Amino acid sequence: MGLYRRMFCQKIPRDRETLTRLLRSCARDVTSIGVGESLHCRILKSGLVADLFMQTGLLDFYAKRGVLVSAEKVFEEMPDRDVVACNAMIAALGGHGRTEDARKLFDEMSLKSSASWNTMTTCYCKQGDLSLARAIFDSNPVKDVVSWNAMIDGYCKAGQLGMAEELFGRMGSARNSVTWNTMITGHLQQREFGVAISLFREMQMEDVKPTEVTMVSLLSACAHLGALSTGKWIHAYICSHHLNVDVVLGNALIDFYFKCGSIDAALDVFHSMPSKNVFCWNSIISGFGMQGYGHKAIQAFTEMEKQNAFKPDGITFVGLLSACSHSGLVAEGKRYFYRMRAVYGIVPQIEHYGCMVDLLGRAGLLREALSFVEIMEVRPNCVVWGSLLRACKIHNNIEASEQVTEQMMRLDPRDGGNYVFLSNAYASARRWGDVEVCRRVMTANRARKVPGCSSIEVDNVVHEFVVGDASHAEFGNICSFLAEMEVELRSLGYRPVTACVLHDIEEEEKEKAVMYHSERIAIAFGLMRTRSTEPILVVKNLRVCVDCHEATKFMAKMFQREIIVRDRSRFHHFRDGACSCRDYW
DNA sequence: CTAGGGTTAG
Repeated sequence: MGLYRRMFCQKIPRDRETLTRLLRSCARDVTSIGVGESLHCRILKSGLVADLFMQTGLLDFYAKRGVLVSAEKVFEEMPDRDVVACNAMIAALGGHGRTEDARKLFDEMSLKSSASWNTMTTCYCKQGDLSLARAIFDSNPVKDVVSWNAMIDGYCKAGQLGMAEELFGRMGSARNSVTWNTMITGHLQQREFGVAISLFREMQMEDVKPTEVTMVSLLSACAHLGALSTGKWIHAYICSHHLNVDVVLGNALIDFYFKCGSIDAALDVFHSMPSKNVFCWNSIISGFGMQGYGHKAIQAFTEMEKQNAFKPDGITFVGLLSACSHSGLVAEGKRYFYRMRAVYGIVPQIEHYGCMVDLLGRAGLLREALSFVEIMEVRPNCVVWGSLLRACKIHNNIEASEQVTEQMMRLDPRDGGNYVFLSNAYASARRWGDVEVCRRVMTANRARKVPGCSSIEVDNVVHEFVVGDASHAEFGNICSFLAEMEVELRSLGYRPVTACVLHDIEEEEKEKAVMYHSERIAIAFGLMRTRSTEPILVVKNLRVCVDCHEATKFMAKMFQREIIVRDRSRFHHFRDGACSCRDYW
């Protein structure tokens, strides 16, 4: 596109063929709306008679850039409309939710190509009408691999993986890389990250070559799982097979390395990228933030501004503000919150308010956090109330806790996390009667708490431990190891933090042997099964509790291992008896 | 002309 743009600036091309090619490249380039429009003007002014190809090029350009009115105008003024032009128009209408108009045009076509049927299938899929999509798919007399892939993707996006799998199975050897990528992404969207990775292994066994798209999905799966060595293997594969690291793949690599705690590797990828976009900068900013490097996040933001290449967006500020929050940078956070609207014209969304409430609350400014909730232009949600509840807890302000919890229960009475939190607040105040009431209300409302779950990758296999689940083959050994370890931890000075004994009130009934929180089991498993000097990386779906946080510090000291825990909100790097979060989390 | 990819507050 760059080349075309330069050509265009230097000299106005006159011939039809060049103009058409320019238009086509504009259709592919998201930033080219202006270039394409002026091309159209030149064509009109030059008196050149547009042929079918040029008209279709114009139509497609406007369709892809979202200017449906112009696309329709071009289409209406076309004296002859071939199949390609009609297909482009159908796709444009479908992309704007005008499925009925698309269908009308489709039905009027006397001659339909495979692409016509496929486009129509996709229109219905986008609208979420899977049965109509399936009807078109079934009556398509010229089914090709695109037809199957379009239908499979429709099922995946609708969350109907069973239907997708059924078609996938029937395709047999007709599956191409897009088919596999679609299924991998489908499982990713259902958060079945392990399945996504095993599908890739199957794909390799069937000798289908993975593409850049495959790698992006796999890296995302590895990032979620904290599967560092699997992801590193994928990175090596990308390099050895000379896959093209474009902005999307580069960003996937950056995000993957950050989410696995490998900051330097993430930065290496970032600096090696010839071109970046706002996604990459956002990943860097939020990456630093979740590692607890607030100042580096600010530095990255400043650098982004200085280079003046990309305008920060709402997501940039979510990263920046949460970075300030994790590092306790109150003044900076406030400053950026106000600048975001004043300087960048970005209207704060609930996420931004959430960051601010969290920032103020955690820094001990409960009153200010409360007033922030009052001035918010949007209704607070569970996350905002949750941050506030945490702030109340820090201040041991039970009355405020009760009020906030009441608000939360009103929003979602089935969310067990709220009850656990309030119950803990009561427990720390030794108000056992209220703890009991809390438990009864929770049972009465049939609320469920999301069970704690931690995973660790050992020898390229991700092991998952859910609290209270003893089904892992090594479970017995891990528990005896933990019990032995506890004696030594105590001799080093570890004392269990009893205030969060009721962290899992549901778990109380269970055997004492399965009372360990999942992260402790995962860390113990890592200590047992790995002998290297590599750090241990554990990923947890909830926040770590104070007791596990304390215990892990002592474990890191005792075994002289770096233990990295990525919890729901940030990273903890435990080294030699201390944590990188400096107990601020 | 038609199928598959990335960042987001607790």
